[in-house]
Amino acid sequence: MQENNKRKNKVGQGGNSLVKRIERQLGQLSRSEKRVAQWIIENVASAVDASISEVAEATQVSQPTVIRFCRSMGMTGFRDLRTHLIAAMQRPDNYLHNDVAINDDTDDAVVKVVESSIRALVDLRTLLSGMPFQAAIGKMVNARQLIFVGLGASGYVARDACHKFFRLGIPCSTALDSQTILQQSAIARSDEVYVVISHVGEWAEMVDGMRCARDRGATIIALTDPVSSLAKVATWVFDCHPPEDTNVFTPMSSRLAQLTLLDGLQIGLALELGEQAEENLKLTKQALFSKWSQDP
Amino acid sequence: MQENNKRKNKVGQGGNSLVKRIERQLGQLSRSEKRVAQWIIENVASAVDASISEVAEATQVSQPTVIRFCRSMGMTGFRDLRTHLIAAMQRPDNYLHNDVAINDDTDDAVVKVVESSIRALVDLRTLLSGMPFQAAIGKMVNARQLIFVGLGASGYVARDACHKFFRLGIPCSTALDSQTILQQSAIARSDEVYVVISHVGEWAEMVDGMRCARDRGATIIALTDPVSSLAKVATWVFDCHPPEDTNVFTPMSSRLAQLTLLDGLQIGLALELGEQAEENLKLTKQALFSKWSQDP
DNA sequence: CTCTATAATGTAATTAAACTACATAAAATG
DNA sequence: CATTTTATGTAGTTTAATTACATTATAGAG
Repeated sequence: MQENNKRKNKVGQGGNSLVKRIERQLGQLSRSEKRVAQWIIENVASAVDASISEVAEATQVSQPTVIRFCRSMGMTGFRDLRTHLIAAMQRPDNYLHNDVAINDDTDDAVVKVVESSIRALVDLRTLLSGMPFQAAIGKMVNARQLIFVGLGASGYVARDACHKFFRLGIPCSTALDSQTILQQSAIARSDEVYVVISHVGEWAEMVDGMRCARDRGATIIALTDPVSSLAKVATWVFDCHPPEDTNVFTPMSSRLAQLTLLDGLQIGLALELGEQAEENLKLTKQALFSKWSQDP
Repeated sequence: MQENNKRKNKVGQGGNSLVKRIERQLGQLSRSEKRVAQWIIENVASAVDASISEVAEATQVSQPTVIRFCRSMGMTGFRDLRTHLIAAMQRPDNYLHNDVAINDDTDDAVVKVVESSIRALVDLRTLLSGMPFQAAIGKMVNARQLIFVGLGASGYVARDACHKFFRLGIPCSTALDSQTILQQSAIARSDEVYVVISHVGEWAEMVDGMRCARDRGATIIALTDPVSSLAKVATWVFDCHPPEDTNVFTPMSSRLAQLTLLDGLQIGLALELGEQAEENLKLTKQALFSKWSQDP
C-alpha cells in the first residue's frame, strides 16, 4: 500500500533532480513501468510537453500504467510528475547532447538544437578558468582602438562584438575580409588590440595579417583552436576549438560560446574602465529606450 | 511541509521573471484580467498548483477570462502558463544568477555572464513547446525568398540567420534599416517569408513595413515580444520577450536565444526540404573545409 | 505440471480540466 | 442616442487524467 494521503510535495526542494531519482528507482519497477521510466529519462525534453496518452503511446503501455509509474515515483499523479519534470529541466546538467537525425520530426530536432546549444555553454563555463581574461582586458583598457576580425560566419560574431564594445565609448572597427585584414594589419600600432575570431585558425591571409600586426607590436587576442597557426601568432588565446562533428545538421553552437565569451570580455572591460564606461552604456541604452517608452 | 527553508528566495515578491513580466503588462490588461494577474502575483505558490476553475473561483471571473489572460501574456493557454510559472519558480532557487555588480572582479563577472547566457537558453527550452515551428517551416518550404529583418543589434542576428539559411540553397536577403525595410515590404509577394527580429517590436517603421508586407500577402515570422505591435501584425510569433532587467552590465543574452531559435528553424527546414538541402549543406561545408585540409 | 494466489497490465467508463463558440453586456465612438 | 467595439460570461465540446474492474501473466505449493 502506498500512503499517498493527498500529500503534495513542493517543487524546488530535494537537492537531486527527479531524473536522478527515477534512475535510482529503476530497479524496483515492473517491466512496463521501467519502459516508461527509460523513455522519460531518454526524452526528458519531450516528456515535459507530453500528455499521458502521448507517453502511453510512445512507450506502448496503457495510460493507467503511466499513472502507476507516477505513483511509484512518489508523485500524486501525472500532473505532479510533469510539474517535477519541468522543475528538473531548469537545471542545465539534465541536458544531454543528441545529434539531429534525418528522420527526426521538427519538434524533436528543435529541442535537440537548443539542448546542444545549452551544452556548448555549459562546456564553456568549465573552460573559463583557464582563459586569460585579466590579461586580455588589461591590454584593452589602454588600447587606442579595438579591431574585430572574422571571416565568413565568424564575421557576424566580430560585427556583434564590435557593436557591443563601441558602446563603452572605445573606438572600435572591424576587418571582415582578407584584403581589409591585410591592409589594416599593415598599419597596426602597438597600442591597438586585435580580437580575432576563427574556428579553425588556418586561413593563410588572416594568419599572415595577424603575424604582421603582432610584429608591429599590436596585441592579438584570438578566439580559436589553441593548436592552430593563428593561436601560435596570438598574444592571448581563448580556447574556442571547433566542434568535431561530422553531422551536417548540427548547428554552429560554438559561435554562441564565442559570443558569450566576448560578452564576458566586454563586461569585464566595462568594470575595469569604471564609471565612464558605465555612463556610456547607460546613455546608449537610453538612446534606444526613450524612443518607444515616452510616447504611447 | 516546509515551504522553502534555508534559501533567501522570497517567492511571491518580485523574485521571479514571469511575475515581473506580468507586472509589466498589468497596465495593458482589462479589469477582469487584471484581477487574475494580481491574484497570481500575490499567490504564485498556490497558482502553480491551481486549476483553471480554482483560479476563476478565487478571482471571481469566468474560466475563459483566465484563458484570455494567459493569451494576453503571450502564452498558448493555461497549461502553458502553468509550465512557465513552475519554471519561473525555479529561477531564484537553483542556478542563481546574480547581476554583475560594479565591484565584481573580472572572473566573477565572466562566470555570471556565462551563467546568464545558459539561463537564457534554458528559458528558451521552456518556451519551445508553445512555438509554431511546424507552421513557420511549412511556409518557408514553399517560399520564393526569405527576407531577414532586424535593426541595430538585431541586425547582426538577422545577418547571421541569412548566412545560415542561404546554405540550404534558398534565396535569402536582409533588410537592416528602415528605408530598406519599407522599400522591400512595398513590393512584398505572397510567396515571400519575412523573418523579423526585434526585442521590443515597437519601431514604427518596422511595424508599418511588416503590416504592408502582410497586407500584400507575405508571411511574417516574428521573433519578438508577443505583446508587441509587431506581434499583432505577424503571421507567426516566436516569443522572444526582452529581458526585464535594468542593469547596465547585463549582456544581451536574449540574442543567443534568438540565434538558437533560428538554428532550430534552419535545421527544421533542412529536414523538411530533405535530400536536396542536405546536399547543399554538405557542399557549403566542403567548400570551406577542403581549403585548409588539402594542402599542409 | 496443474492449481491457486498474487502481481502486473489493460479496457472501458468516469470525472475533471482546458478550451471554443456564441451571446450578452459594457464601454467607447461618432 | 445609435452604432460599433471591446469585455465578459454561459453553455457546450473536446481532451486529459483518473478510477473501477477485468484480464492476463507469473510464481509457488501440491
